[in-house]
Amino acid sequence: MSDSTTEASTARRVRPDVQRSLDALLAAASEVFATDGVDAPVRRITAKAGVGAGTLYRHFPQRSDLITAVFRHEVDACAEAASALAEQHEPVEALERWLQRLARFVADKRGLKTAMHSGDPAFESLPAYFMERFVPAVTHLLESAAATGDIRADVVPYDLLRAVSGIAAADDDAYTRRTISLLVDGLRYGGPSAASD
Amino acid sequence: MSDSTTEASTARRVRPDVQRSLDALLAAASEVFATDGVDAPVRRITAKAGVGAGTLYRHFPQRSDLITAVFRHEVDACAEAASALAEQHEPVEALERWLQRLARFVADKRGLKTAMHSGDPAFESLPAYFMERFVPAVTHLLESAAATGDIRADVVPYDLLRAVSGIAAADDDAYTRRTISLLVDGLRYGGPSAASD
Amino acid sequence: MSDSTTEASTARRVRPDVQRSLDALLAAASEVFATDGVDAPVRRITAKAGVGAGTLYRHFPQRSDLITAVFRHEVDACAEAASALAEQHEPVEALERWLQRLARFVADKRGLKTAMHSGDPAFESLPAYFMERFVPAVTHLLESAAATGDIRADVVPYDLLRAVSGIAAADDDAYTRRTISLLVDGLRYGGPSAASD
Amino acid sequence: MSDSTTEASTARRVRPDVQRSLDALLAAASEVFATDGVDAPVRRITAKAGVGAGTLYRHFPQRSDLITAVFRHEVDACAEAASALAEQHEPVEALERWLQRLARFVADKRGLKTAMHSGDPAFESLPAYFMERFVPAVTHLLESAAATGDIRADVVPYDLLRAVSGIAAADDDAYTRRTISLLVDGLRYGGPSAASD
DNA sequence: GATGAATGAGTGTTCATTCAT
DNA sequence: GATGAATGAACACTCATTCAT
Repeated sequence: MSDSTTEASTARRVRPDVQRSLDALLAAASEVFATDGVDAPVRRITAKAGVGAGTLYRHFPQRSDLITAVFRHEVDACAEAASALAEQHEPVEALERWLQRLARFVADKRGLKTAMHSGDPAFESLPAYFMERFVPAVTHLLESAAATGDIRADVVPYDLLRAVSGIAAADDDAYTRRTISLLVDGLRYGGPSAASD
Repeated sequence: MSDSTTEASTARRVRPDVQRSLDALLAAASEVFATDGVDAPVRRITAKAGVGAGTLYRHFPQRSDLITAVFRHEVDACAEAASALAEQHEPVEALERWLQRLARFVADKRGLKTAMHSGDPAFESLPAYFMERFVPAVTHLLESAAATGDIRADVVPYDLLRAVSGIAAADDDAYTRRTISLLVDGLRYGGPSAASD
Repeated sequence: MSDSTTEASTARRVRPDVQRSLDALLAAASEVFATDGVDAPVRRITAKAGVGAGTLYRHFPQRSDLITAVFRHEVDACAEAASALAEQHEPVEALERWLQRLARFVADKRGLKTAMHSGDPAFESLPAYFMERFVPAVTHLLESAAATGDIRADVVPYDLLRAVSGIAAADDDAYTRRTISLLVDGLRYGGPSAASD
Repeated sequence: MSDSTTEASTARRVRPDVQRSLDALLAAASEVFATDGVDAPVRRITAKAGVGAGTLYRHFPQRSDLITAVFRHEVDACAEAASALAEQHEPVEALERWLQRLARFVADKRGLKTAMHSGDPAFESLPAYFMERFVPAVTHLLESAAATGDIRADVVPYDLLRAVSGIAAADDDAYTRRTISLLVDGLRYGGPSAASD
């Protein structure tokens, strides 16, 4: 089968160079945001991405467009990591690793806190997206671990996400790591109501 | 206390207009930092303080000088509030009110988090100053409350400060208030080892 | 007339889609120039024309190429209007209507004044083209009107064109309309030397 | 008498460096606007004025502020030239020289035509200012010339200003000069109602 | 030939910092 | 010491032009 079949199947084919620009921009912005915050100069992002300023503005007319795109992109990556970890590790191990991964995500996004509290409607949808993607991910991990009897079965996924977010926001990697381990230990050995609020 | 007396009596007496400029700048910067973050335009601060830009730079050649001055100034104010509250309220009440006050302080300083993690040596001393001033303050409040038998006696002041900081960093006023109350209730009724790390 | 026939029959026949692009570009540029001036963004023109930017540059490598093409195109349209009006109206009526039409043309081209005085050689030929097309047109209208005895016979076509241009440049539609009427009345009733310079 | 007396007499004394900046900016802008139009890059103006960009924005926050300032400044200069010419020349000579001066002013301001017709309220007051300053100037010149019997006494100043504006807008120096001379000759020898509209 | 994505120089504008007054 | 005008580097953003598709 020829290329055209492939083209036809995806309607308007995304031109490869366009995709390359998008990918490079998202990757560059992700790094720069983590390093210098979301107010970093646009030029630093375009330089790292190897594209011109106009390319950035074509795809992300507003700075908030880029910020939210990066946020969603990384939420997706983190959520997808849950499946990968579930396949590679025993349930509890997968759960703990993913919570550590989540903590890293939250810590990296600390620069967004201010922006998200600015009241800018561009960021309104982000918290919902966070939960929409992570609740199913953690739910699945919890159920798998509970199914083997390794952890209790009454943990509320939302509470767990919030707890990890709070811990990670403390911005002390060692503390975060220790505390999440403690938390998982708690899930493992605690009584049936220990993790509820 | 005695230091300031020495300063006033010897050395170069601080001229009243200079003091006025300093006070106005600290007050203005405090407000502006809370409202617009620590990266707010200098002009906004000088305008609010009613002084020229040159005056600000004379007293605070680096921006970080102003930031740390405001930080220390407000740490001092918060620490001093402990004594005032201790005089006006019963021990436990004073303790809780002060922890709420501390939480407000931490929440207001959220904008500093990024700066403090920038590695800039100008900010290195701030966490130590935080503890240096607050540990004695909270220690005194804890001891008073423990002396009356209203709370347990084995609370580690440092842990309590850190816990409140973490809670306040969640940036949800209602949550913070509720949780601090809960914490104090825990102190009041908990067993002898509950508050330790 | 015969030229266009020759063009069509020999040489490289203009492909229909090419002609469509050219027409669309000229029409779009004409509108945009009138609305936003000759310095309007290229994108606005290509968007209105429904073509890509590359297409514009293929046909008009320099911006001045597009400007002069639009200018000539509209000079042609205005000149051709003279014949049409001559067929539909009595001679003097046709003359006056055409002069009003000419005034509108001049007023619409006001944005070109600056460009034409910029010394850019690309625009050097435009005034000559203006006269080359309009002198015959107005000459014919004047002769028809003079032949019936409705207006004097000694009007210098060039002077009349220049006078109307000057009046129209005043950029006051009502004033222009009034004054052209007055001018035509003058032609109608004036003595044998009134319209000469 | 000391400096302070001088200072006191003019209330808040304009600092010499500020005045220098203002003068340089107005002069530079005037030249640049004449050369490149009112949309010329800000940098060209500041470079010619020898000041930083910030200085321009301090004094003229909006571009229209600079444009109107230049306009008024030059209207003033032209209006003041009337008195100077009246002192140096015979009445009719002064009148003609000033009308030529006015024609140059109008021709130089051709770039403003588009801006003034843009509907921007910033430019609304300019035509009124034009008349407010020039009507008295030309009135005085006309009266002086009429008093000696050199020209007729019934010329409407406003009409004369408008006529010269129209002539100058033709943007052909030789034509303008010739026609203004002709106009003044007309004033000199014409009958009592010839110059009225 | 047509398209429109990419480029990157150019421009307006802000704002930290200096320094003449 | 205080003031605030001036500086100019830095930045966001636009848009003419090129060129891969």
